Amino acid sequence: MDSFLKKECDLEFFHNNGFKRKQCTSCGAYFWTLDDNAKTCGDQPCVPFSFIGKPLGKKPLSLREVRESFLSFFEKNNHSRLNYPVTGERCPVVARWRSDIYLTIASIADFQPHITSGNVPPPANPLVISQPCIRLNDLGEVGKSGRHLTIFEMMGHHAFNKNTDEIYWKEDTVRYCDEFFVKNIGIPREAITYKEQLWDGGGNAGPCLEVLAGGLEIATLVFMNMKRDENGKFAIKGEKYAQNPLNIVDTGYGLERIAWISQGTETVYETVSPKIISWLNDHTGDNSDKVSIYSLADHSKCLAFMLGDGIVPSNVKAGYLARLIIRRTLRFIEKLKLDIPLKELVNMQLNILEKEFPSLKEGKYQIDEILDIETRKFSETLSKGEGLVKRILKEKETIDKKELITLYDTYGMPPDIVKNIANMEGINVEIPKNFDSMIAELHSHEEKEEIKEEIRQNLPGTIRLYYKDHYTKEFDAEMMWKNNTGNGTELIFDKTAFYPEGGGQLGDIGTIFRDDKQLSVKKVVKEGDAIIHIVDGDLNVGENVHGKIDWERRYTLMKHHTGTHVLNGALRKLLGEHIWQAGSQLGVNEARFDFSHYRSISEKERKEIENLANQLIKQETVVEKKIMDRNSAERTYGFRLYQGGVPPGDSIRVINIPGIDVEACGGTHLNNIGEIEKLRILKTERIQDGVNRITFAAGKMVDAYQKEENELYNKLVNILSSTYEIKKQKEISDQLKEASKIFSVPINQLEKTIGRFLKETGKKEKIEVNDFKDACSNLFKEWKQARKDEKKVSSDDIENLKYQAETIPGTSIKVITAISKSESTSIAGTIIKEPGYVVHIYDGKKITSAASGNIDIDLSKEIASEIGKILGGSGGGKPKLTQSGGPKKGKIKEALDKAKQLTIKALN
RNA sequence: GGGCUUGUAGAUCAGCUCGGAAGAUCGCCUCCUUGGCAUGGAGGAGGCCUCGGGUUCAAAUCCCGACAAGUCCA
Repeated sequence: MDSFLKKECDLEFFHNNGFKRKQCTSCGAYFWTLDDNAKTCGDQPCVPFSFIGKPLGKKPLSLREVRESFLSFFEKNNHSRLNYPVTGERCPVVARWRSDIYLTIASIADFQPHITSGNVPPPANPLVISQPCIRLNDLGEVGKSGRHLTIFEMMGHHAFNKNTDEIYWKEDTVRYCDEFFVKNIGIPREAITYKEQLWDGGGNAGPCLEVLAGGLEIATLVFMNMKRDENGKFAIKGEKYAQNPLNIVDTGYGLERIAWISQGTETVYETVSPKIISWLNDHTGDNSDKVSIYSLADHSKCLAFMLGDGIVPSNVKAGYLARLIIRRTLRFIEKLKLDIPLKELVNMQLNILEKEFPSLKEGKYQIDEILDIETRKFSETLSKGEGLVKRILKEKETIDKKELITLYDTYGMPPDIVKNIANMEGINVEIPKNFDSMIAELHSHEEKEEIKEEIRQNLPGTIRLYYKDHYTKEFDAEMMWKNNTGNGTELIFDKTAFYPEGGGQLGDIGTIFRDDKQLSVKKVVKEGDAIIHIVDGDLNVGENVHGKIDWERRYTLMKHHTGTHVLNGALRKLLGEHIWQAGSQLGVNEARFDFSHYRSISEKERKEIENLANQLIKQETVVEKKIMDRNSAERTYGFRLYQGGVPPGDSIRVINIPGIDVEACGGTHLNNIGEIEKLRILKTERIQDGVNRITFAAGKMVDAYQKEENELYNKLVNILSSTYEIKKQKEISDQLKEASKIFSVPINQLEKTIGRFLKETGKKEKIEVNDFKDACSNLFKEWKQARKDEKKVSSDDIENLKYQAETIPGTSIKVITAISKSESTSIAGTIIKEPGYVVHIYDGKKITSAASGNIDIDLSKEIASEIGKILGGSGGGKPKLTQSGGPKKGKIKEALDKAKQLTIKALN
């Protein structure tokens, strides 16, 4: 490895400028320096910071000055500054184009995976950017170490070389770096050390040089030329790597660190957020708690970016990370006893950042609302948790490791808060030192296996007619390939209009004609470039066929698909820019659209969304479908395009509904949104915290649902008509929803429930009610009353029963056997409050047997099950209160007689 | 994406292990105590035990499913 690095890092630049290669006496790494006496590599922890109070560089620089200096330096040296007008000239901190990471962790992340893999040309070459990044790996160090940040800007100049020196490679990279630091920033060359390292990350690897000054790493120059490959010959950290098709110059310059080194402040935080820190110092009661102050300065900026770039807090994915930071921030506010809502703090950051990152503040209204909601939620969680902790303490007087873990993992109570609560109760709780690793251990065996689908090679590619014209209904084609399986035959043609399953859209079905033969297409799937039709029947390769898709079905699917795009646009207009597709499923009967939003959709909002979507449809906007190269598509429309994930390849299909929505989408779409006709929201639900789902229908399917709903309504009205005279018919769908609320059952259970309630209420005189909803609420009230009446025991009944009582000869105990109308357990329970009674009462469902407290008898042992058996069942209970029953209702008299006999026998 | 947890009175929860009259505390209402308030005392109202289905003579309790909520991790 050393020899590999020695060869890779042996640069003319070093030799020409008098640099010497040395080995660090502390860590053993090799480094290049001008200092003949240097012994250590110049990195932490081998050397301490030397620039605190003694800044390096010409003069103190602000973040903005460093950024501008860097970008313009490389611009002068023929690099292009990236420009994404829609997204505010940058990629967001949430890595929406990546499936493997949630946050943008480095400038190169913007170009992974498709550009770094060589599949897509870079937007410019070479280029220079400054990318805001978020890293939460060292969250625990933030505020403490003086140098760790969750949010920082990584400045990078990147060159993507097909051949090593196509653009530039190591020599020029180091030369640029040297010139920038020495001439522009003014760090003396003697103060700069280049340390040799091996870099790996994101499936790539290569040699790298860490650039160090004053004990601080201020840049990393990575020469990414390898990629992970099982058959590769380079082994790094147990993984094998092979040559990458591209040689990529991946540099990362720490904007904040460079500014810090030029200012020499106590910590990096004073350089990054001087205003916030001085404000915090002025407003806290305890400005000795530097860690909290620094953390707040950092976290509030992190939140400004996270929320400004549209992350919605949630319990999963990137949203969870946002919530994590929000809760940490709230706790620091609490710790410093600051009398300020979290949103005010974040607003201060938004105002500071507004000039350089104007897009962040655009969602201010939503950010405020999100932070208020999150603040409330956290305090609810904590106060619930507090109650829980107090209850545990009351019972056990201590909290052990296991409970500490449960409290955190299940109820979200951080252990130190638990400790504080216990302290207030005068109880000490030990937090295990390895608490974090205990939690990690708990979750360690949750790895799931990834199922990789084998793709068959050498399948003939299929021309996709459905992309040429989304309205292609019939076509002629030639059979290219077939494969008989147990479940139908797989066919591939030279071209097809059948759309395969994918992108949330169902595949087409239809018919293949060959002379007089007709084969029905059951399923269509995509495998590589091939479109496979699964049919019942058989054909031969080389035959010419005619295909016809089930157009009516497909047309509905297209309405649903274009409908989701319109809906997406409507949601964004009404709720805000944080709305982002989180998945979708298009069916024939209905379509689902999942999206990020921090609240559930209210009834009022549902109507507004539906109305707006329908208004948009009436505008009859033409849908633009075009294939664009990726870079110009991104530049024109921004990352909004990637609602349904990022398609591979250098050209993408863009579905643009001007003024409403634009997405990269591989599905089939209408030519004009007017063809949707109408859209109706059937259901809104919250499928996760932070994610909502709308189920809707479009076009003819709306009528189908309307019809179904009307039928249900009429059926229910008919059922109710035995007791209720409904005067008015109001909006049916609202009425059904109200009814579903009244009975707390889903709409499809209403028929059953209303039937049951009517039956259990018993017949009443016919009542006139205003509308359906009133009939339901009246029925519910009546039913409640009936239930109560059933349990109510009238004193007359009791007296009657006592009157019937027989005294058991030789004792003063009275025994009662009877059949009653009201609930037997209530009656029996009432009678035995008085001493001297044994009762057996049947109420139509069961026999309750009970004995007064002063009588020495155990009914549960033999009597209850004995009389239950007579009825074909069994019985049991507590010694002095039992229930028995069974299906043979005709034998009640026999059972009661037996009960009396057994009671008398038992008491003699 | 995965794990864990919870749905019982207006609120906070017990009961569920091991099936057999639905409970506590606060809050609410009425009356008593007091000049009034705080307090104290007596009584009362308020539960489809989230919703389906299954097992059983019997389900808040056991099993399956749905819906809702909380929380942790990647």
